[in-house]
Amino acid sequence: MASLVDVALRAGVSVATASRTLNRSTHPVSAATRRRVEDAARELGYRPSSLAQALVTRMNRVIGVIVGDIVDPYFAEVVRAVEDSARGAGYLTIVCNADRNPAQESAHLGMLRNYQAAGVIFAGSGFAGDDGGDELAQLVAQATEQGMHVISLARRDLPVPLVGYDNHAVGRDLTVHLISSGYRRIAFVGGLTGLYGSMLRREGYERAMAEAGLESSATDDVGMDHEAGHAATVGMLVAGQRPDAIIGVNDEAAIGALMALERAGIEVPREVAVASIGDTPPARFFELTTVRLPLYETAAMAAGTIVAGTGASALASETLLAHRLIERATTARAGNARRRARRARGELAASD
Amino acid sequence: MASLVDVALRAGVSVATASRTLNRSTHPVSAATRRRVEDAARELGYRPSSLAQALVTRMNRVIGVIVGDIVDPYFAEVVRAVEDSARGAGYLTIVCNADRNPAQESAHLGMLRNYQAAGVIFAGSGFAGDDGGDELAQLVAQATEQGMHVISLARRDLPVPLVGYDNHAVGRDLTVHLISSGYRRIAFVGGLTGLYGSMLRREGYERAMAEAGLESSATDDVGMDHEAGHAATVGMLVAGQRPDAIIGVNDEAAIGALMALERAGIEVPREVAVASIGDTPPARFFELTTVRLPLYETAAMAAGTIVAGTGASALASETLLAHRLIERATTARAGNARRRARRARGELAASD
DNA sequence: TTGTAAGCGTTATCAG
DNA sequence: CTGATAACGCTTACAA
Repeated sequence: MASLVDVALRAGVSVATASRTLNRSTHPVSAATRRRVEDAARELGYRPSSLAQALVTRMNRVIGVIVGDIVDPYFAEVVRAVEDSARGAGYLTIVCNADRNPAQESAHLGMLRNYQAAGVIFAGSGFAGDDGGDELAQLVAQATEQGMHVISLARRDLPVPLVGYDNHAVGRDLTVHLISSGYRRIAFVGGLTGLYGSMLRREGYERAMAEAGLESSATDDVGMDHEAGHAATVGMLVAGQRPDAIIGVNDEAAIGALMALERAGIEVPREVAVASIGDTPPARFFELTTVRLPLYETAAMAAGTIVAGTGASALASETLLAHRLIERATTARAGNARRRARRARGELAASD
Repeated sequence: MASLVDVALRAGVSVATASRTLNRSTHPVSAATRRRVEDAARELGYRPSSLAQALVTRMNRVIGVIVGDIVDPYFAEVVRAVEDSARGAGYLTIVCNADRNPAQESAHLGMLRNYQAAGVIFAGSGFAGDDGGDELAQLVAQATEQGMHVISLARRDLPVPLVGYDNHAVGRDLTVHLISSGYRRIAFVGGLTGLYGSMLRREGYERAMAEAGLESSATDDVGMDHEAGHAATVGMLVAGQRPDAIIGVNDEAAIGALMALERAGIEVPREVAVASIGDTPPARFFELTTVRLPLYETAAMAAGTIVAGTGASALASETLLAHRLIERATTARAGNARRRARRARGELAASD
């Protein structure tokens, strides 16, 4: 591998000049020298060592993103957003699966710190009072002191700015919408006790129900996946409870509910409506009424401040971006039935 | 940030000794010294600089994985596998979205090379004779010479070993299975002309059809997503063609077909069966009969050889892992109907 | 068992 | 405009 000295040698200049030429440095370089150096670099197939650059400049153009599981479309979206922003600025994106385990997160943060990553983004919400949370918080504080920009996309017990959205309002808005659409026996399925995001969504739901004088019915702490929504729904059906609408804590739980309903021969939305939170790609194809979360936007914003070098300091302790309700076929409303029929005839794209 | 010299100073030893102590070096170190160094390191909160280590040892414990789009569950699964293997060996995983664009891939490979990544894994199949493919192949060759282990998970015009599966056999086996189940008018939906994986699957399908004396019906070059499968299916229906089974080029296309059928009021599998290729998580929840691809296994194997340091040299030019047919509810077979009913009653988990 | 010193490939400071 | 040279933080012969 040709190094800078090789280039300098071949061009007949000093390494300093070679360096100045090859970076778009402000330092002046004569046109003739510039050419010679650039030619030499090309001929030698010179590749600058990002390692050496990072070592000497004490800043590594790398962003770490710590997710629960990249296979979860929620996190995949976040990583995509981060990588898009990173790539645009010449940064690389390191992805870490922590499976919501603070010890794993600590381990990852440690490695990222060893690499002097420019920033680290925590994508998932943690468990309240989880084991290892204190150690993590301490590590984060150290990393921050050291100059690393660390940002969280979800509410956590961490001394870092948050770029996210209001989970409580999300749950509440969706519930209020269903109520105003005429639903009364609204159930909430899926969730994990202690997981901030999950808890807040449910609390928002309960708040809206209480304000409307309706009784809440949440099957909590069953999980965040299809299975969870499926099991919770089957449980209600077996117990003889028949809600007129079901809210899934996320798209996956709602899809689980949808499948359970379908398998039981219950028509959606005529007999039971279903709504979800997330609007990940699958939601579109299940035609789920859902709350679109500003996932991409929050992640891109977090990554943006990191590559801008302003990082956490440019951020308020909390930046909340807006969510938006999207009405689709799984809740009844004038027009839906007709829309479905037209789509089946191919007159509308599936996204309409 | 405390460096090794700080630790050495505080422990009253040389940096060499400090280094030897803190790495699990084979070099002998007295117990007393060891303690002193370890204490000093702990007290100072010493973090080894991975950058410096990589620079001097000329090897960076980092694996790059270049995917089409991390949001695609197919690629998410690959990245998860790579990261699992990497993490287990103390490696970091860099993910790059290239959107199947060779120029993007080249750019990413360049950055990874600058970082002296231990290895790079190409996850997606490329387009045959794509622009920029030559340049990419050249870059790959250089990277390999330089000692970087680069491996592909899909058939490509690249001078690297392949760890994958047999797409042609996948398409053929699935088709043969459907034929032997009694289906005759089998259509193939979704795909992209020139995309190796896509083409091979379709060719496998066509081969099986031809061997059975049946007529093929593929709507090619429409895409690999839900929309593609949906549009192709709607197209057939509108044209008055009614297959008795539909194969999706991947899970997403099959799900698109499924939705189109459902929206048209056509019952699956009674009127039209659906099968797919992939077995990504969504496939399970749509109860798709599918071919499970050894995605995780191939990616883990590729990553494994990289962290083992043997890399490409330990690999045959082609390593093909086995796929497996999984029968679910979207194709008719004795037992399926009854199974659905039992599941709805909650007697079976959704995964059964 | 420990220390010395020569790099690894850059950038940046300070003279020319 | 160009050139020495000292870092950056670490590993590793080679000595002691």
